[in-house]
Amino acid sequence: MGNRPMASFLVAYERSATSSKICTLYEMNLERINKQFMNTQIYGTAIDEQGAFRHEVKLPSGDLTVYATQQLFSSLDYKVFDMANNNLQIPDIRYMSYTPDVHVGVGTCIGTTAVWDARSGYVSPSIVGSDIGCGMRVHMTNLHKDDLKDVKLRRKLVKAIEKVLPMEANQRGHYSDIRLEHIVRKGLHGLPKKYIPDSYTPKKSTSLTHVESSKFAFDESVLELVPDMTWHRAHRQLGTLGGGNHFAEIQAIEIAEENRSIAEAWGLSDGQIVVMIHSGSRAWGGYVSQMSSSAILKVMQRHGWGTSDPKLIFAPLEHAEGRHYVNMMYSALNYAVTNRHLIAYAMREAFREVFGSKCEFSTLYDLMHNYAWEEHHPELGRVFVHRKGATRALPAGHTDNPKPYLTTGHPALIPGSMGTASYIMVGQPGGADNYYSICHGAGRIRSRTATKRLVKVEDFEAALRVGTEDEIVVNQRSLESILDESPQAYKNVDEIIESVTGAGLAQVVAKCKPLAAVKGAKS
DNA sequence: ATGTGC
Repeated sequence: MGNRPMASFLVAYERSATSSKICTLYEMNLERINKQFMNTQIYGTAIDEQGAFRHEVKLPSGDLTVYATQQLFSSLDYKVFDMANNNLQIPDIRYMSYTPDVHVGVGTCIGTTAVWDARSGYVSPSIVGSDIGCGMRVHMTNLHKDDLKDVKLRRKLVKAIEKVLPMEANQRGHYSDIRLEHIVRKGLHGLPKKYIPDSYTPKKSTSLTHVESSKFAFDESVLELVPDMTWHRAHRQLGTLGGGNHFAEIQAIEIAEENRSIAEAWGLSDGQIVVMIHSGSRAWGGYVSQMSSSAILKVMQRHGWGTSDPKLIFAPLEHAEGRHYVNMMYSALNYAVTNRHLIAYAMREAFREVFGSKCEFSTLYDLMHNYAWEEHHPELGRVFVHRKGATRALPAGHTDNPKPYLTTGHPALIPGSMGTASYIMVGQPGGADNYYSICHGAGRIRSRTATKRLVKVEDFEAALRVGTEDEIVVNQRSLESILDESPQAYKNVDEIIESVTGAGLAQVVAKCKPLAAVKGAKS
């Protein structure tokens, strides 16, 4: 496949005077390794496949598949290979891969898909990530981008959103009529009816059941161990955005010509205004992650389990602590889905205030990128799939699609960095090789601290076209406070998208260009 | 990411 020449990479530790552990990727002819690299200890090798969009990497602990353009692949931080090598030491791992937006995280890279047998396998809080259930949600309006041409109107909209959507640190949500106990047990089913308004239901789309029925069933007795303080904080935080890369964005979409029929079937049209939300399980998921990780760590120490990275936490699925984590994780998935729903509910209120009560706000989809759960695999049977910063994108016809999306595949929601485009995609049959995982966003290229040191506020302002009629209006008065979220902190999302389309994992249905955004920040 | 952790 593809007409580009095959290339090979050497993943190597160089021994030099200053360092003996620097891993480097060399593009080279494998036959000449020994002659050219006298001071190099071969750590692993990578072979390009599928026209250089897929790389099969052989590491000491096992095999890793990396989906990326050749350029992205060769620019990867060596630490991601070290991290993969540690993760591959967890027993009985069936499969591990990286998406092109991969970058270093705690214990496991963000951008990882890792698979075990669902009965005899392992679960790892490190390969779920600390923001359990974090994900994306998109709502479709009946507004056109021309309706938002006036920068003053975009400002008015952002002001209206600020009034109804808590986004400053420590700011509390205002849902005292919602019982948190019902939310973590039943997800959206735990919400009072008033929060599921009829007008959410799109006229065209057949049903919202894919989202509204989201419910992660688990052994609810684990909830008894959660301390009062966590219940209290998590309740106050319901419907709040959170900080970091979380956002709610108003975007205008452009339909990809080759997928126009899918776009129309989903209710998307050229120039349409959509609202994209990125948030997670807030303090509830944070508590689950922290408490489970320390409980499992104790078990690991007792049994002498572990890899070279002490921060890589894992336990057998059948072990009591492993099961406990899975149960608690599902409560956090319920929290996260409901949290995004309530953020959308508030956004809808703001839109109705500015554009009137006829403003539609139907749900396109809600999709997580930090979780682990059971899936069916045609050859392996029941498997336990972890996705940390990876999005599941099912193709047309896959029976795990929610009914309304069975014939098209479901929307896969991929955020870009601030000021750059986001994407609505659909999975392709080629994704089967990767358990249908695709990228989850642009992927960080520099740390928050490094970004604050290197990027100037002026660069961020330019990216947002501040001061022009086309300005992407942001709620934060001080861009300084969210400088670590500037596009210069991230990889180019277009190249990430090119990687997954090139590899045959997914196709673009719509490109979403930002018009306004709200973000949380430290106060 | 997190009412972060010293």
